Amino acid sequence: MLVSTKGRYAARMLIDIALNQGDGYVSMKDIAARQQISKKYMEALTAPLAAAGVLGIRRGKAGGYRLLVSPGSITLWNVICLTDGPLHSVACLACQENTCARRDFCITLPAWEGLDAAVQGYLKSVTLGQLIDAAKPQPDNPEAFPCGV
Amino acid sequence: MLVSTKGRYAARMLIDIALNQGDGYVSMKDIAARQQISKKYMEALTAPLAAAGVLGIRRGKAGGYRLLVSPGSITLWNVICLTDGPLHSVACLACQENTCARRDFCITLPAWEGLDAAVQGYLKSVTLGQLIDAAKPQPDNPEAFPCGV
DNA sequence: TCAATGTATATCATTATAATAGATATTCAG
DNA sequence: CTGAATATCTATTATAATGATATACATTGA
Repeated sequence: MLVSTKGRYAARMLIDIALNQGDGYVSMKDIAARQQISKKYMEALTAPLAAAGVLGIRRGKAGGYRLLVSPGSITLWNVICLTDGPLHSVACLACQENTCARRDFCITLPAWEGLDAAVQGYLKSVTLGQLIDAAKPQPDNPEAFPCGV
Repeated sequence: MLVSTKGRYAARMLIDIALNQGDGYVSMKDIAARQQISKKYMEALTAPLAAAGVLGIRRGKAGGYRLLVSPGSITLWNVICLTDGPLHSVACLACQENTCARRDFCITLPAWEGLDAAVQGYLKSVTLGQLIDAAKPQPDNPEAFPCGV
C-alpha cells in the first residue's frame, strides 16, 4: 500500500480539527470518537505535525490540538511526509537506500522515477482546504458531515 | 511500497526476453543470471503472463519463454495487474475489500480515488517498448545494455 | 489538589513480502 | 530409449512493515 494508515489517519485528524476547533482546542478523545480511530495510534502522529508548526498543542485539562496554519496551505504531500516519511512507489527509490547496483543502467528505473513524480505531483496538488470545500453542504447535498467528517 | 518486486521483476524479465529471444526461447536460467534475480521467484510470475497470452512457453530441453505480443503493446499496468493484482494506493480502495463504513461520507476518499487514477493513468501510458527504445544505444550513449538489460 | 489531558517507551499480533526447497512433468539430443 | 535440461507444483520459512495496545509519566486548569 502506497499510503498507510498513518497518512490517512493524519489527514482525517487534521480535517477534524479544522472543522471543530472553533476558537479552542480539540481533544484527542473527541477526535478518536468522531473518527473511530485508535486514540493511542493517532497520538503518535501529532509530534511531527507540531514540530513542523502545523499543530498547536495545549496539555492538561481542556487541552488538545488546533491548526496553526490554514487548511488551504496544507497539501496531502505535507501530511504524508511529516507522518510517514517521504513516500516512494518502489523500493529502488526509497529514501537513503538508493543503493541499487543497477541504478546506472536499469531500463525500468526511469519508469519508476516517472511514477514517483506522478504521485508526488498529484499529492502536492491537493490541499486539506480543497477537500473540506468539496464536501461542504451543497444545495443538492444538505446532509454533508453526518459523522463529524 | 506501491509496486512490489513481483511487478518490477516481471517488467525486467519481459524486457530481457524481448531483447534476447531472437527466433527461439529464453530460459529462466539465463534470465536469472543476467538480471540477478532468484530463478525460483521469477518462475512464479510466468503462469499469469502465459495465461494472458503475453508469454509463450516451451518446456523441456532448449525450452523457455518468448513474447507472443510486441513490447509496444504491453503497458506497465498490464504487467503489474497480471503478476501482482490490480494495484491500489490505499487500503480503502483495495480490491473486494471496499467495505469501509465511511465510504459514503468520507472527506478524504475522493483524494485517494484521484491518486489511484493518477497512478493508473501513468502506468497505462508507459509500454515496455517505450522503455526499450529510450535505452537503445544512442550516438551519445554507445554503451547501453552493458548488463543484458 | 485532582481530574483531564498530552507524552514517552515498550511490546505485540498480524500480514505482506521475498525467497527457498524438493518433488514432478515435459521435451530434445544423441 | 535414455538422460540431461528445462518448466511446474506445492510447501515452507525468514524478515520486515503495519497497525494497535499497555503502562507509566508530565502538564495544566478548575
